[in-house]
Amino acid sequence: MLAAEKLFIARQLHEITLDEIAKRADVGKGTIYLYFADKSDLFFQTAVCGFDELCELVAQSSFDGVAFPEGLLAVCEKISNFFRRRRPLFRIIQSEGDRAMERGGGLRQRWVKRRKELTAAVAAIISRGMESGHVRRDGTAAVLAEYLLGMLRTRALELEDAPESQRNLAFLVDLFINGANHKTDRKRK
Amino acid sequence: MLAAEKLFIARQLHEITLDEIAKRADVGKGTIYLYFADKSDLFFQTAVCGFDELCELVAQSSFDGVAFPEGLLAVCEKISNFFRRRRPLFRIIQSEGDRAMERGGGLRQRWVKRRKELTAAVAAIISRGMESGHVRRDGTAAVLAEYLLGMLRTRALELEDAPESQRNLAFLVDLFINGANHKTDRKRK
Amino acid sequence: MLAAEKLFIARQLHEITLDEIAKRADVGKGTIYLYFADKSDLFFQTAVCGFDELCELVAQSSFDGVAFPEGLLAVCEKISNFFRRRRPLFRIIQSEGDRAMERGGGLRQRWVKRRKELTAAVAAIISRGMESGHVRRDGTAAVLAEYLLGMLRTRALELEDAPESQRNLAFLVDLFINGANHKTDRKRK
Amino acid sequence: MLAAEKLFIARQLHEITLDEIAKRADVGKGTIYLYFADKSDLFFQTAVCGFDELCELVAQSSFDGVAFPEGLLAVCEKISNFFRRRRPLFRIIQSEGDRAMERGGGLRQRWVKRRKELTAAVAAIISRGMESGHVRRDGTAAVLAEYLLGMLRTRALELEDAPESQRNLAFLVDLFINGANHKTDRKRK
DNA sequence: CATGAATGAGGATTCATTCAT
DNA sequence: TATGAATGAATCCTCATTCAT
Repeated sequence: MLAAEKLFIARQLHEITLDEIAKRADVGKGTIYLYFADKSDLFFQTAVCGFDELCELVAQSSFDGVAFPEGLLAVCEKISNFFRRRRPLFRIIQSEGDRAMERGGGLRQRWVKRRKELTAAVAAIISRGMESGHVRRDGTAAVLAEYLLGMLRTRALELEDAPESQRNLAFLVDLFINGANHKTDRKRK
Repeated sequence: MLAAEKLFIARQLHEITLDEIAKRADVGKGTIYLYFADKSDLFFQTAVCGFDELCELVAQSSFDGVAFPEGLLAVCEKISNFFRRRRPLFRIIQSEGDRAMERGGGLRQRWVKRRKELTAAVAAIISRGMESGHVRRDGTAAVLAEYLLGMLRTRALELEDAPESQRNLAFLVDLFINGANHKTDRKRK
Repeated sequence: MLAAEKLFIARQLHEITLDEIAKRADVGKGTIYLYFADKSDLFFQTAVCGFDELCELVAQSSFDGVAFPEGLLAVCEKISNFFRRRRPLFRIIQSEGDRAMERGGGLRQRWVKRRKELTAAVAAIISRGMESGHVRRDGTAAVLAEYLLGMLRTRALELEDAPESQRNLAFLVDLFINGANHKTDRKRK
Repeated sequence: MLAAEKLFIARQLHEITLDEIAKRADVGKGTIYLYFADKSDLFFQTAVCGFDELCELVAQSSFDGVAFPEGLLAVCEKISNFFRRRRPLFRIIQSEGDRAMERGGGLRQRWVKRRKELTAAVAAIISRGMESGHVRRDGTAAVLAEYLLGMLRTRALELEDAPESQRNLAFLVDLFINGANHKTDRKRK
């Protein structure tokens, strides 16, 4: 799976041959079929497995006794780090994602579940913010969480090459919380 | 190109055969090669062409004499509509995007250029907002534009199935401008 | 199909590669797939097609005004000649026959139908023999036909290498009609 | 070998994997290679071995003091029973038979030898019939034996599904001996 | 002796591309 | 200019066979 993941960095699923994966993983081609039903299964196992890891990471986080903005920043950092470490994985998840999934049986379940769990974990933080009066209530926590994840995604993929100063995670969180509007009392970073 | 775009709706580039495209377009397979260098070229012509359209749309927009938030909402609406009408196109752009591009010669140039133009068009609006004192200045307009586009993307793809009330575009723009924080004087929608 | 049939002479269906067939037929491998759904289809088309030919041959035969033994000999000669000319075909029919057929859709129908037609054609001759009082009536014409075909088969395959005197078709027919018992008044051939 | 033989019931040699055979035999796959040179060897050992059994059975039979027709019927019964019990074996022998054999070294010898022995055993009975004046002499005993075996084969394979009344073994033997012709003095069954 | 994980040669099938008409 | 039949390179997957344990 590691070998596969590495190859996914540069190319789409369908551009990668099993011969390559086998060579990279330094195993025989047949060996792969001992552990994965087919090429597609290898891919989804890899992807879902990575997702599981992230979900656990986020879900495990305990933000008790931490102020809302700090908690949010902390979770964003976790996600962001994970994105950085396993960017290739998310490239695929992104591009093959839902579609290829369509026929996937049990894996699809797990995938969709994980996707929801991730959103839920972030939404939970946001909910706490709502309760503590930090967060506006005219939108559901889930939708806010999606937008935040969308911004993290943008940062990871679109701003890949931007100078660090512009990729600043704290800025992203601040933007999410305070918005793009001008405030006279904004604290400069 | 229209035929190709339609087929892109449901499947990845590599899942679509030229036979299908030819049949759908009601031309001979050979004919395609009279107008496109190869399959990849057909795809990128299609994608870039769609992008061009969107860029022009956004660039042409004149927001003189319109307040910043309204202007922003207006441009978001344009983009959003375009997304809706040509969602399949963006699916591919998204998934095949940069990668397949890598060897593309002149097309790649045009693609990256258009991508920048779109960001620039949105960034221009935001810049005007900065000048008029509506927008914070501790981030570049380009980065803010990317985040906004990221949110629009999230709305188009992730919130595809969410109830209209939660996909509300005005809410998205308001969130972008005012942030997720609680304000006592927020106007409820 | 001719190329395929020739290759079938020496080997089983699964021992023959499409590369070989293509090379023999002097066409590209892909071309085969323009006319046959898959390897199995190629095989059955070939087989059924050959069978059709034989059936027509037998069915067309008119034996009006011919005495029963002569008629029977005539039809056996037809079948036998066909066997000789297209022995390879019957090798396959024999060995792959029913089994591989199991999933075959429409072809299977046609196959079984032809098989029955062949038996029926022979059974018809035998029935006429029953009517004319030449043939015993304590067995169905169909069963007698099967046994006769079985003998022809034995002659074609098992006695392949036997000296002509022993493969004599007239002897086979005589054996079928008069049996192996000793008759004082048997006419020697 | 028993496990292998059972699997041969439903499928061709090449459709059966060693994994299956090993699983069915409840031994490790490697173990098979301790006792058989390769897959082909396993098959032929199985087939030849079965054949040996049948040959012995037939050869051992002593028909001294038994009238010719009764003796013939008895041996046919033996063969027929063996066919019934080990039909799968004969399916393979039939279909893979001579061909796959071609490269087989010592096994081929044994196979051909056994084939001849079987024919010889039947031919012996027929020879005795010739001597006792029961059987016509215008054909070799061997050829008559082949035809009789061919009829048994037809009965076993083609008339597999026919109603018992039509598969009647006594009828087969009577047909072989007396032929299909009408006799006024035929005893009805 | 027994095992079964690992192997990789081999084969069916697909599909972008060409080119004679 | 338009066509689509023909092509064969490319790739997934199977399975007989080996060999370290």
